Amino acid sequence: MSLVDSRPNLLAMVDVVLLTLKDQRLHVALFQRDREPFAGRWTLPGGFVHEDEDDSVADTVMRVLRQKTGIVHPWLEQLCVFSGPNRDPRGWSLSVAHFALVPLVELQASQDPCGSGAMRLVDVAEVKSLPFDHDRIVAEAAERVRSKSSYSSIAAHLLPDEFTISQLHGVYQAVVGQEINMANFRRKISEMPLLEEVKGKVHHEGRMKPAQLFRLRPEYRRQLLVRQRGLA
Amino acid sequence: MSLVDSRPNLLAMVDVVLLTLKDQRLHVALFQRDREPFAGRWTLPGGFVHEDEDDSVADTVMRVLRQKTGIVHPWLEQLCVFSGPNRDPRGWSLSVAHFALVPLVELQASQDPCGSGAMRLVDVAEVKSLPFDHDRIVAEAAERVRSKSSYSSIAAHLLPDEFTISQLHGVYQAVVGQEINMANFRRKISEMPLLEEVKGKVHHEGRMKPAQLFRLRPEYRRQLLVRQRGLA
DNA sequence: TGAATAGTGTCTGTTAGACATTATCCA
DNA sequence: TGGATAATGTCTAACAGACACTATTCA
Repeated sequence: MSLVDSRPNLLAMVDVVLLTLKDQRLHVALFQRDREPFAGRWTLPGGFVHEDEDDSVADTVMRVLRQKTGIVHPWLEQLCVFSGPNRDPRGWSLSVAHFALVPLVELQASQDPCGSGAMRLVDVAEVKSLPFDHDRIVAEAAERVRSKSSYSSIAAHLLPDEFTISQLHGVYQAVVGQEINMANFRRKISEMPLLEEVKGKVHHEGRMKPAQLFRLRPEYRRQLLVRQRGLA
Repeated sequence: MSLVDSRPNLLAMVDVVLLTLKDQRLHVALFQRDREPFAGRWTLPGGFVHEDEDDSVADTVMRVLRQKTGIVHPWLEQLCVFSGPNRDPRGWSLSVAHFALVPLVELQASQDPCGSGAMRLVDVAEVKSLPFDHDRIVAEAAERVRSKSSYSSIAAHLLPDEFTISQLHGVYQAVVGQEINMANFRRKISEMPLLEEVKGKVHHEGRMKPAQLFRLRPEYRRQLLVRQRGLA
């Protein structure tokens, strides 16, 4: 069996479900394709593995994100592999799907500078009829984030570096899709070693009582805090 | 950008961490390689994606397992992708790692009939110095199974179709690696809809009181039961 | 002071874990 | 009958969820 025989025409690629929170709803970033197949249609950002540039599929994803959005350090996780002869009209393909979480402000800030094609944010609940099998990939990613949110600190990466407990509460409610009692959420969050106060800084909005700002403790900025008995 | 330029020499493959329980310890099945690279060395079973035969990477895995062990219907899950220019001396490679769970009896029964090379069962805690990055793949798989066992029914797939609560208890203890109170385990398992009695059948061993045999309810034979608050 | 949000205190039902007890088999 | 395992019952501390309450800001 020669090497060439073993993989004559296989396409190795990555696709990224770039998620953010907008209007208290989980949204996915879609990009307009500038070439065939499906030119002009909105799809997930993705691209082929470049063996000369990339040292791993994670590198491929970072390169794609950098080129299409300018985003450099998102929360990034591998989701799973989608593969088969029919998912891409160009041939048998294998796509390593990832999901990335970024705060909305970062996405808006980095969108224009690069100007590489139009981007759109779509509520994940309203995603449908995307080319390839991107519908399924989005659904899987949303479900993964929802499920991990119920027992880990993952959803905090949808907020900017500094945020109030109320904002974090809102994010969790939005992602898991159900009401969470504020008082109990507050207690559980503060019993965990997850957050630290940003001393002397408060968030002031409208004419209400200002709220203390918090940030993730350094040890959880690149790694999840996983609770045994859940956050919600 | 032509298609050929985008993936000139990429190797797309799968590797399988085939796990079973032996002597109350999690073991992985290793196979002796019959060709270069690393001929004669013990590694995970794996193989290249065959676009003409396989409709997905899951098909590739099933084909590899069937050819090397005769096993047809194991519990099978995708683990994650390992990739890079250096993990395989043949070039830039992308391996979709999977793990499979089978009862020991099934592994022993199906091993000889095919006779395709020697197989060895190694305690996952003692795996070291495997070729490629197979050490890491085994460690990841073991950790995944351990972690999922603490809140799901996954470990039941390490037992034959019919088993006693004691045996299930033993499996869980072995996989999560810590003592689990038998009385509480019994209560939690029976409060779940996971098992059904095999009416009239008991397991008789030694001169002790015989134990009732159970099996997974049909709905959980191909799907996990996930408990909110854990099994252990 | 009233409206709105920030933040705290308390009660209660559920459950995980520890452990005692009973049941059933065979030599 | 005694030894071994199977299976059940009971107590307690911890905790999730519900909700009442206080605090602080600005118009």
